[in-house]
Amino acid sequence: MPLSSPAPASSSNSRAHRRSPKGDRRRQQILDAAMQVFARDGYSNASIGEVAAQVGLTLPGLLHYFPSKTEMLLAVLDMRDQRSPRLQDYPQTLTLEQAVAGTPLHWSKLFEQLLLVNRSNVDIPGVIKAFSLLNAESLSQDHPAQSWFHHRSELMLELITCSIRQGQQAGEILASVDPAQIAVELVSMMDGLQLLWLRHPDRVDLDGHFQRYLERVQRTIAAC
Amino acid sequence: MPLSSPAPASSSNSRAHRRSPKGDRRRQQILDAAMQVFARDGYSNASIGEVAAQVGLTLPGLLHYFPSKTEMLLAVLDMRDQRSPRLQDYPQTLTLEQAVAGTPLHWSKLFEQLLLVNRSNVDIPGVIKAFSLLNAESLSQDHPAQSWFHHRSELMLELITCSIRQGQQAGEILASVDPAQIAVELVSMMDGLQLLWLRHPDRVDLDGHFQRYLERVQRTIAAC
DNA sequence: GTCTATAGGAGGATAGAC
DNA sequence: GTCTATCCTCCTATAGAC
Repeated sequence: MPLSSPAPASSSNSRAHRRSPKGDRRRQQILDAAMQVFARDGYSNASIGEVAAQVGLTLPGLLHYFPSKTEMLLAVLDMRDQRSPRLQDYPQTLTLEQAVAGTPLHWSKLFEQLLLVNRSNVDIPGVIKAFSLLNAESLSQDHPAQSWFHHRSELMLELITCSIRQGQQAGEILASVDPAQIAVELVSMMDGLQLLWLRHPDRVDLDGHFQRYLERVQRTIAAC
Repeated sequence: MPLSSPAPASSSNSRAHRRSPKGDRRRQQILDAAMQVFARDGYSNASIGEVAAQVGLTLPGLLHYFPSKTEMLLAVLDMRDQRSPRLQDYPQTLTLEQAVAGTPLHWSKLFEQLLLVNRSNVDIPGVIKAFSLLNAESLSQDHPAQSWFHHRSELMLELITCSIRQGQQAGEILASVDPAQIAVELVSMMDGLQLLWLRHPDRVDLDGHFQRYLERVQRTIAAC
C-alpha cells in the first residue's frame, strides 16, 4: 500500500526517449549498473567505462544511450523519483509548491508512511548507499545533482512542517512544538541513520532505531 | 573549558617529522589549504596540484612534504584528531578500548559536552563541510579514510552507550531505555543535521535544532 | 546500435638539476 | 626545499566505419 500510485506517462522534464522496446530495456540495464557503480565509487570517482563493461558495451556504445556522464547521473535521479515508494495520496508529480498549497497529510499518517519507506530501504542497501554518497557529494561546488537534492530535501521539510502545523490546528499536537524543528529532525535522523547503518550494518538496525525514535517523537509532541 | 586538554608531544602513529620550524609552518599551511580544497571538492575529486598552487608551491614542491595524496589526507585527519575540541576529562590519546574500560562520563555531563562541541562547529563550516563530505565518501570501497571514520564512530557509540548505562545503574535513567538506541540516535542526528545545515544554512540552525532535540531526549529518558 | 580508433585532457608521481 | 621536465595512467568524448 505505501508503494502505490501509478507511474506517470512520461517524466515531463526529461529529454524525449525514442521509444524502442529493446532500447528501453538497455537503458534500464545501464541505469541499474550505473547505480551499482555509483554505490561503490560515488559519482565523480566513478568510471562510466566500467558501467559500459558491466552491461557488455564499450564506452562509445554506452554513450549512444546517455551522451555524457552527467546525463547518466540525471537519468539515475529521474529513475529514483519514479521508482521510490511514494507517500500515499501524493502522486509522483507533486511539486514543492503543490505540497505547500494542498491539504497536508494527517501527521500520524505521514509518520506511518515515513516508517514504511524507511523499512523498505533495508532491502535496497545498494540504492541507499548510492544516494547517501550522492547526497553528500552533491554539496560540492557545481555538482550536477545539487539542485535535485536541494529541491528534494526542501520538499520533505515542507511536507512534514505542514502536517505538523495542521495537527496543531486540529489540537492534536502541542502548540508549543515548533513544526520546523520536527521536520529538520526527521530528515536529519533519516539521512544520518542511513550513513551510520551503511558503516555499521551489524550494529545499527535501520528500521528498529528509526521506529523507536519516531515513537518517542510522537509521544512527546502529542497533545494531552 | 570544553576545549581543554593538552596536545600530546607528538602523534604516536604518524611518520616522524623532521622538526624544522619553517618546515612545520609550511606543513600547517598546506594542511589548511588541503582542508579548504577537500571542503569544496571532496577527496577523490580534489587536485593536490591546486593545494600546491594555493600555498605558492608547485606539485613536486608540495610532494616534498607529503609524498602522496593519501598521506596528505591522513595528515588532515590527524590534525582533526588533535585540534578538535575534546570531551572534558578525555585526553586525545583515548582509544576505544580505554573508553569502554574506564569510568564513563556522567551522562548529563556528556550531553552538555556534545552540545558545546556542536555549538562550536557553527563557527567552522568549512571544516564541517570537509568532514561531512569525507564521512560519506569514506564509505566507498578501499577509501583511505575508511578506518578512521569507522573507528571514530565506534568510539562515539561506545562512549555514549557507557554513559547511558551508568546513568541507569545510578537510577537516573529509566531502565526501559536502550543505551545503544540513544547512542545511535545522537550520532545520527549530529551527522545528519550537519548535512542538512550545510545544504540549507538559512533554514537550519545547527545549534538550536540540536539543543532542542537533546532537551527532548533528556526529558524522555530521565527517571521520574 | 555498436564498434575501432583516436583525440584531448587531467591528475598523480618520479628523476634529477639547482 | 623547490624547481623543470617528463612519464604514465585513467578518463571523457568524438569521428567515422560497419
